Amino acid sequence: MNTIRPYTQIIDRLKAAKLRPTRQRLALSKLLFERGDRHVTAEQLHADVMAAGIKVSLATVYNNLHQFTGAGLLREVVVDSGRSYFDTNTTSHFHFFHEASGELEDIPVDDLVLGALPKLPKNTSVKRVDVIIRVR
Amino acid sequence: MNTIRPYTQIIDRLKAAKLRPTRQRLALSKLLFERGDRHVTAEQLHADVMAAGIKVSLATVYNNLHQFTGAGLLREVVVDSGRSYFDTNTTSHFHFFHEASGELEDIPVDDLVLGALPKLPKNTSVKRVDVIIRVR
DNA sequence: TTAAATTCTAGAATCATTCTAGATAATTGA
DNA sequence: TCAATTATCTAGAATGATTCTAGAATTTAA
Repeated sequence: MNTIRPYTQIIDRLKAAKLRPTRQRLALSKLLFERGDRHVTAEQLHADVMAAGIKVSLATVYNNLHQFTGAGLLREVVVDSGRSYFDTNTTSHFHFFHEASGELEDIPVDDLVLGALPKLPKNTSVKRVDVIIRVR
Repeated sequence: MNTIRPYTQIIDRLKAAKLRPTRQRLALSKLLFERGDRHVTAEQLHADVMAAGIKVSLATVYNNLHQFTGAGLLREVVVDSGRSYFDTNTTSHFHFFHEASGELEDIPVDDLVLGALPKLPKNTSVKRVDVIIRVR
Protein backbone atom coordinates (compact mmCIF):
# COMPACT_ATOMS: atom_id res chain seq x y z
CA MET A 1 0.00 0.00 0.00
CA ASN A 2 1.18 3.47 -0.77
CA THR A 3 0.74 4.88 2.67
CA ILE A 4 2.74 2.11 4.22
CA ARG A 5 5.57 1.79 1.72
CA PRO A 6 5.68 5.09 -0.09
CA TYR A 7 9.23 4.69 -1.34
CA THR A 8 9.01 1.22 -2.81
CA GLN A 9 8.71 2.29 -6.42
CA ILE A 10 11.47 4.84 -6.20
CA ILE A 11 13.78 2.45 -4.42
CA ASP A 12 13.24 -0.13 -7.13
CA ARG A 13 13.98 2.44 -9.75
CA LEU A 14 17.19 3.46 -8.04
CA LYS A 15 18.17 -0.15 -7.51
CA ALA A 16 17.79 -0.80 -11.23
CA ALA A 17 20.13 2.14 -11.84
CA LYS A 18 22.60 0.81 -9.28
CA LEU A 19 22.22 3.89 -7.14
CA ARG A 20 21.95 3.62 -3.38
CA PRO A 21 18.73 4.92 -1.91
CA THR A 22 20.24 7.56 0.32
CA ARG A 23 18.17 10.09 2.18
CA GLN A 24 19.19 12.83 -0.24
CA ARG A 25 18.65 10.75 -3.34
CA LEU A 26 15.21 9.66 -2.17
CA ALA A 27 14.17 13.23 -1.49
CA LEU A 28 15.35 14.38 -4.92
CA SER A 29 13.70 11.39 -6.60
CA LYS A 30 10.40 12.10 -4.93
CA LEU A 31 10.44 15.68 -6.17
CA LEU A 32 11.44 14.67 -9.66
CA PHE A 33 9.48 11.52 -10.31
CA GLU A 34 6.29 11.81 -8.29
CA ARG A 35 5.03 15.10 -9.65
CA GLY A 36 4.46 14.34 -13.30
CA ASP A 37 6.57 15.85 -16.04
CA ARG A 38 8.97 18.47 -14.85
CA HIS A 39 11.70 20.65 -16.30
CA VAL A 40 14.05 21.76 -13.59
CA THR A 41 17.38 23.45 -13.22
CA ALA A 42 19.80 22.42 -10.50
CA GLU A 43 19.10 25.62 -8.60
CA GLN A 44 15.35 25.09 -8.76
CA LEU A 45 15.58 21.52 -7.56
CA HIS A 46 17.92 22.55 -4.78
CA ALA A 47 15.44 25.20 -3.65
CA ASP A 48 12.63 22.63 -3.83
CA VAL A 49 14.40 20.05 -1.73
CA MET A 50 15.43 22.61 0.86
CA ALA A 51 11.87 23.89 0.97
CA ALA A 52 10.79 20.31 1.66
CA GLY A 53 12.93 20.50 4.78
CA ILE A 54 15.73 18.21 3.67
CA LYS A 55 19.25 19.55 3.76
CA VAL A 56 21.07 18.64 0.56
CA SER A 57 24.10 20.42 -0.80
CA LEU A 58 24.03 21.92 -4.26
CA ALA A 59 26.91 19.67 -5.29
CA THR A 60 24.78 16.67 -4.41
CA VAL A 61 21.94 18.00 -6.52
CA TYR A 62 24.31 18.27 -9.48
CA ASN A 63 25.78 14.85 -8.82
CA ASN A 64 22.37 13.25 -8.72
CA LEU A 65 21.01 15.07 -11.76
CA HIS A 66 23.95 13.74 -13.73
CA GLN A 67 23.69 10.25 -12.32
CA PHE A 68 19.97 10.15 -13.13
CA THR A 69 20.69 11.41 -16.62
CA GLY A 70 23.36 8.78 -17.11
CA ALA A 71 20.90 6.12 -15.98
CA GLY A 72 18.28 7.34 -18.45
CA LEU A 73 15.90 8.59 -15.77
CA LEU A 74 16.31 12.19 -16.90
CA ARG A 75 17.12 13.96 -20.11
CA GLU A 76 19.21 17.10 -20.25
CA VAL A 77 17.76 19.85 -22.41
CA VAL A 78 19.95 22.64 -23.72
CA VAL A 79 18.01 25.74 -24.60
CA ASP A 80 19.88 28.42 -22.82
CA SER A 81 23.60 28.74 -22.86
CA GLY A 82 24.43 29.33 -19.26
CA ARG A 83 22.15 26.84 -17.58
CA SER A 84 20.91 23.31 -18.00
CA TYR A 85 17.40 21.98 -17.71
CA PHE A 86 16.59 18.42 -16.78
CA ASP A 87 13.43 16.86 -18.13
CA THR A 88 11.69 14.00 -16.35
CA ASN A 89 10.04 12.99 -19.61
CA THR A 90 12.58 10.74 -21.29
CA THR A 91 10.35 9.65 -24.15
CA SER A 92 10.71 11.16 -27.60
CA HIS A 93 9.21 14.63 -27.70
CA PHE A 94 10.01 18.25 -28.48
CA HIS A 95 9.87 21.56 -26.64
CA PHE A 96 8.47 25.03 -26.61
CA PHE A 97 10.85 27.40 -24.91
CA HIS A 98 9.29 30.56 -23.50
CA GLU A 99 12.11 33.03 -23.80
CA ALA A 100 10.55 35.59 -21.51
CA SER A 101 10.01 33.30 -18.55
CA GLY A 102 12.67 30.68 -19.21
CA GLU A 103 10.03 27.94 -19.05
CA LEU A 104 10.02 24.76 -21.07
CA GLU A 105 6.85 23.07 -22.29
CA ASP A 106 6.59 19.63 -23.85
CA ILE A 107 5.38 19.06 -27.39
CA PRO A 108 4.13 15.49 -27.82
CA VAL A 109 6.00 13.68 -30.57
CA ASP A 110 2.80 13.33 -32.59
CA ASP A 111 2.22 17.07 -32.71
CA LEU A 112 5.16 17.73 -34.97
CA VAL A 113 6.06 15.69 -38.01
CA LEU A 114 9.71 15.40 -38.81
CA GLY A 115 10.57 14.11 -42.26
CA ALA A 116 13.43 11.74 -42.98
CA LEU A 117 16.71 12.84 -41.49
CA PRO A 118 19.33 14.21 -43.86
CA LYS A 119 22.35 12.13 -44.74
CA LEU A 120 24.58 12.01 -41.70
CA PRO A 121 28.21 13.11 -41.74
CA LYS A 122 30.69 10.28 -42.30
CA ASN A 123 31.21 7.87 -39.44
CA THR A 124 28.56 9.32 -37.22
CA SER A 125 25.34 8.09 -35.73
CA VAL A 126 22.45 10.04 -34.31
CA LYS A 127 22.48 10.47 -30.60
CA ARG A 128 19.38 12.60 -30.43
CA VAL A 129 17.27 15.05 -32.38
CA ASP A 130 16.32 18.19 -30.53
CA VAL A 131 13.58 20.45 -31.75
CA ILE A 132 13.01 23.65 -29.85
CA ILE A 133 10.34 26.11 -30.84
CA ARG A 134 11.32 29.40 -29.25
CA VAL A 135 8.32 31.56 -28.50
CA ARG A 136 7.59 34.78 -26.72
CA MET B 1 37.96 47.62 -56.88
CA ASN B 2 38.56 45.14 -54.15
CA THR B 3 42.26 45.73 -53.81
CA ILE B 4 41.81 49.44 -53.48
CA ARG B 5 38.72 49.56 -51.27
CA PRO B 6 38.65 46.21 -49.55
CA TYR B 7 36.43 47.35 -46.70
CA THR B 8 33.65 48.99 -48.69
CA GLN B 9 31.18 46.15 -48.39
CA ILE B 10 31.78 45.61 -44.72
CA ILE B 11 31.58 49.30 -43.95
CA ASP B 12 28.24 49.51 -45.74
CA ARG B 13 26.99 46.56 -43.79
CA LEU B 14 28.04 48.12 -40.51
CA LYS B 15 26.58 51.45 -41.53
CA ALA B 16 23.25 49.76 -42.18
CA ALA B 17 23.42 48.32 -38.67
CA LYS B 18 24.32 51.75 -37.23
CA LEU B 19 27.63 50.45 -35.95
CA ARG B 20 30.76 52.55 -36.32
CA PRO B 21 33.48 50.98 -38.43
CA THR B 22 36.15 50.92 -35.78
CA ARG B 23 39.44 49.17 -36.28
CA GLN B 24 38.38 46.34 -33.99
CA ARG B 25 34.95 45.95 -35.51
CA LEU B 26 36.38 45.87 -39.03
CA ALA B 27 38.86 43.18 -38.10
CA LEU B 28 36.16 41.04 -36.49
CA SER B 29 33.82 41.60 -39.42
CA LYS B 30 36.46 40.54 -41.91
CA LEU B 31 37.02 37.30 -40.04
CA LEU B 32 33.33 36.63 -39.70
CA PHE B 33 31.90 37.72 -43.00
CA GLU B 34 34.59 37.18 -45.59
CA ARG B 35 35.29 33.53 -44.97
CA GLY B 36 32.02 31.90 -45.87
CA ASP B 37 29.81 30.25 -43.29
CA ARG B 38 31.35 30.01 -39.87
CA HIS B 39 30.37 28.86 -36.41
CA VAL B 40 32.53 30.52 -33.81
CA THR B 41 32.70 30.92 -30.09
CA ALA B 42 33.88 34.17 -28.55
CA GLU B 43 37.14 32.55 -27.51
CA GLN B 44 37.79 31.21 -31.00
CA LEU B 45 37.13 34.55 -32.64
CA HIS B 46 39.31 36.28 -30.10
CA ALA B 47 42.14 33.88 -30.87
CA ASP B 48 41.60 34.43 -34.60
CA VAL B 49 41.73 38.19 -34.41
CA MET B 50 44.79 38.15 -32.19
CA ALA B 51 46.46 35.74 -34.62
CA ALA B 52 45.70 38.23 -37.37
CA GLY B 53 47.85 40.67 -35.47
CA ILE B 54 45.10 42.96 -34.22
CA LYS B 55 44.82 43.57 -30.51
CA VAL B 56 41.21 43.31 -29.42
CA SER B 57 40.03 42.62 -25.90
CA LEU B 58 37.81 39.65 -25.18
CA ALA B 59 35.13 42.01 -23.85
CA THR B 60 35.07 43.73 -27.22
CA VAL B 61 34.66 40.42 -28.98
CA TYR B 62 31.64 39.69 -26.80
CA ASN B 63 30.25 43.18 -27.29
CA ASN B 64 30.51 42.90 -31.04
CA LEU B 65 29.12 39.38 -31.28
CA HIS B 66 26.05 40.57 -29.42
CA GLN B 67 25.74 43.75 -31.44
CA PHE B 68 26.01 41.77 -34.68
CA THR B 69 23.44 39.31 -33.42
CA GLY B 70 21.11 42.14 -32.49
CA ALA B 71 21.53 43.60 -35.95
CA GLY B 72 20.71 40.28 -37.59
CA LEU B 73 24.20 39.75 -38.99
CA LEU B 74 24.76 36.69 -36.79
CA ARG B 75 22.62 34.07 -35.21
CA GLU B 76 23.34 32.62 -31.80
CA VAL B 77 23.15 28.84 -31.64
CA VAL B 78 22.69 27.08 -28.33
CA VAL B 79 23.87 23.48 -28.38
CA ASP B 80 26.09 23.30 -25.40
CA SER B 81 25.17 24.74 -22.07
CA GLY B 82 28.27 26.53 -21.04
CA ARG B 83 29.22 28.26 -24.25
CA SER B 84 27.61 30.06 -27.16
CA TYR B 85 28.22 29.63 -30.85
CA PHE B 86 27.62 32.37 -33.37
CA ASP B 87 26.62 31.41 -36.89
CA THR B 88 27.30 33.67 -39.85
CA ASN B 89 24.54 31.96 -41.79
CA THR B 90 21.40 33.81 -40.79
CA THR B 91 19.11 32.13 -43.26
CA SER B 92 16.77 29.36 -42.19
CA HIS B 93 18.66 26.12 -41.69
CA PHE B 94 19.41 23.43 -39.14
CA HIS B 95 22.49 21.92 -37.53
CA PHE B 96 24.43 18.80 -36.93
CA PHE B 97 26.30 19.00 -33.64
CA HIS B 98 29.35 16.76 -33.35
CA GLU B 99 29.41 16.04 -29.65
CA ALA B 100 32.94 14.69 -29.65
CA SER B 101 34.59 17.68 -31.30
CA GLY B 102 32.12 20.41 -30.39
CA GLU B 103 31.76 21.33 -34.07
CA LEU B 104 28.62 22.58 -35.72
CA GLU B 105 27.69 21.78 -39.30
CA ASP B 106 24.90 23.36 -41.32
CA ILE B 107 21.97 21.39 -42.66
CA PRO B 108 20.35 23.19 -45.59
CA VAL B 109 16.70 23.90 -44.95
CA ASP B 110 15.70 21.67 -47.87
CA ASP B 111 17.43 18.63 -46.42
CA LEU B 112 14.98 18.26 -43.58
CA VAL B 113 11.24 18.54 -43.88
CA LEU B 114 9.42 19.94 -40.92
CA GLY B 115 5.67 19.47 -40.89
CA ALA B 116 3.22 22.10 -39.71
CA LEU B 117 4.08 23.53 -36.32
CA PRO B 118 1.94 22.47 -33.39
CA LYS B 119 -0.57 24.87 -31.93
CA LEU B 120 1.36 27.54 -30.07
CA PRO B 121 0.81 28.34 -26.40
CA LYS B 122 -1.62 31.22 -25.75
CA ASN B 123 -0.36 34.69 -26.57
CA THR B 124 2.92 33.61 -28.06
CA SER B 125 4.53 33.85 -31.44
CA VAL B 126 7.39 31.86 -32.87
CA LYS B 127 10.74 33.49 -32.59
CA ARG B 128 12.69 30.65 -34.12
CA VAL B 129 12.67 26.92 -34.63
CA ASP B 130 15.90 25.17 -33.78
CA VAL B 131 16.61 21.66 -34.96
CA ILE B 132 19.81 20.10 -33.77
CA ILE B 133 20.81 16.61 -34.76
CA ARG B 134 23.36 15.48 -32.22
CA VAL B 135 25.79 12.97 -33.67
CA ARG B 136 28.93 11.24 -32.61
C1' DT C 1 38.20 71.70 -34.52
C1' DT C 2 35.40 70.49 -30.91
C1' DA C 3 31.78 68.63 -28.32
C1' DA C 4 28.91 64.69 -27.94
C1' DA C 5 28.33 60.02 -28.48
C1' DT C 6 30.15 55.64 -29.04
C1' DT C 7 33.41 52.19 -28.38
C1' DC C 8 37.34 50.01 -26.28
C1' DT C 9 39.88 48.18 -22.50
C1' DA C 10 41.81 45.71 -18.34
C1' DG C 11 40.47 43.88 -14.63
C1' DA C 12 36.96 42.82 -11.28
C1' DA C 13 32.65 40.56 -10.62
C1' DT C 14 29.20 37.13 -11.45
C1' DC C 15 27.01 32.81 -12.31
C1' DA C 16 26.56 28.05 -13.18
C1' DT C 17 29.08 24.18 -12.67
C1' DT C 18 32.86 21.06 -11.28
C1' DC C 19 36.46 19.66 -8.29
C1' DT C 20 38.65 18.41 -3.84
C1' DA C 21 39.38 15.84 -0.03
C1' DG C 22 37.78 14.61 4.18
C1' DA C 23 33.46 13.03 6.75
C1' DT C 24 29.40 10.19 6.71
C1' DA C 25 26.42 6.57 5.40
C1' DA C 26 25.14 2.26 2.98
C1' DT C 27 26.30 -2.39 1.74
C1' DT C 28 28.63 -6.76 1.93
C1' DG C 29 30.10 -10.88 3.76
C1' DA C 30 31.88 -13.35 7.71
C1' DT D 1 25.83 -8.19 14.20
C1' DC D 2 30.12 -6.12 12.98
C1' DA D 3 33.85 -4.61 10.62
C1' DA D 4 35.63 -3.61 5.99
C1' DT D 5 34.64 -1.86 1.62
C1' DT D 6 32.51 1.19 -1.30
C1' DA D 7 29.53 4.84 -2.42
C1' DT D 8 27.87 9.16 -1.28
C1' DC D 9 27.71 13.64 0.81
C1' DT D 10 29.52 18.04 2.00
C1' DA D 11 31.56 22.83 2.30
C1' DG D 12 34.27 25.46 0.15
C1' DA D 13 37.68 26.30 -3.42
C1' DA D 14 38.40 26.34 -8.31
C1' DT D 15 37.01 26.89 -12.99
C1' DG D 16 35.31 28.78 -17.25
C1' DA D 17 32.28 31.56 -19.81
C1' DT D 18 30.31 35.79 -19.71
C1' DT D 19 29.13 40.44 -18.04
C1' DC D 20 30.10 44.59 -15.65
C1' DT D 21 32.73 48.80 -14.46
C1' DA D 22 34.55 53.04 -15.11
C1' DG D 23 37.91 55.52 -17.24
C1' DA D 24 40.53 56.17 -21.76
C1' DA D 25 40.47 56.40 -26.66
C1' DT D 26 38.15 56.91 -30.95
C1' DT D 27 34.63 58.31 -34.10
C1' DT D 28 31.19 61.35 -35.70
C1' DA D 29 28.64 65.43 -36.70
C1' DA D 30 28.39 70.21 -36.86
